[in-house]
Amino acid sequence: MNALFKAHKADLKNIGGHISIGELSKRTGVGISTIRFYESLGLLPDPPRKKSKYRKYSEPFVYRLAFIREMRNVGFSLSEIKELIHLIAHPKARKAPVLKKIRAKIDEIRGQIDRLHSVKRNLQKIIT
Amino acid sequence: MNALFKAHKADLKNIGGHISIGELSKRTGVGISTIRFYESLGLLPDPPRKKSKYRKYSEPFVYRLAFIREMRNVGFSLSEIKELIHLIAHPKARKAPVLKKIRAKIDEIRGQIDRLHSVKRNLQKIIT
DNA sequence: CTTAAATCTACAGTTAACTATAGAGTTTAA
DNA sequence: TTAAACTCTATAGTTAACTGTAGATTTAAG
Repeated sequence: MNALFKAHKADLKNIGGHISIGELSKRTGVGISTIRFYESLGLLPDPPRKKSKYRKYSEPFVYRLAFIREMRNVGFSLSEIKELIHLIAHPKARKAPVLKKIRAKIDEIRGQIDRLHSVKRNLQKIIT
Repeated sequence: MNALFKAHKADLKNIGGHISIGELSKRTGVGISTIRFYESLGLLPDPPRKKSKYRKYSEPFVYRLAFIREMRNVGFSLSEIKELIHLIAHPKARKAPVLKKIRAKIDEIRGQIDRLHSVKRNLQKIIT
């Protein structure tokens, strides 16, 4: 799971890979159209291309996609994920306002965890 | 919070209230159109009407709406919430398959809590 | 009494996040 | 080498969950 974060330290753009979009789709469980859609939103960098314009992916793209799906899973919107990716990819930009944003997100998550615990307790009460 | 669940024990349909849709909206923070939309989906029962066809709400509707928003907040879809409301409203129907469904939801929530903890840890790591 | 604010129904429009289609070019397995 | 499978771009369609509009009542404040 932490690998998802680590992955962002590799330079996604400059690794010439051999993975086709179809393979990437199979490996990650993310549909081909969705991969292109994420690219169009800037969640994935434009991958290198073959002369034929076919996209050539590499391992770091697998991690990046896993990261995106993980974050989607816990309720982040795509634009929040885009922000997060930017934050993680540019450690130099980690000035006060950016740290503040991340701390706010952590607090949000804390609140969400509390809410989930509460709902869980209530559901448990119902089935007894 | 538990009041949200308790609220469902009152009979939502047979309490003649004096709360207008605009008031209900203000009290709950849920837009007027959204309230009518929820009604159209069966998430809220058709409230009693005045001769003029104006909707007349009562306190239990406030709790019901709070319940709906709470569940939405933690990631349930409206159709899941509808199911839950039904489950809670019909304790007699609490047979094995229904209990199984609720237990599955509890497990989902457990998983979600774990995922959130993991993401929180990773975000904390990033800001240090 | 009058008129501005609320509400009614029916329906159209919006946003986020996909998902699918068409028509053309590319790769690959037999 | 050829035909099935894959990929390309561009664009249109889908689903969930709202959100807004129009035109007609109804209510309430002054």
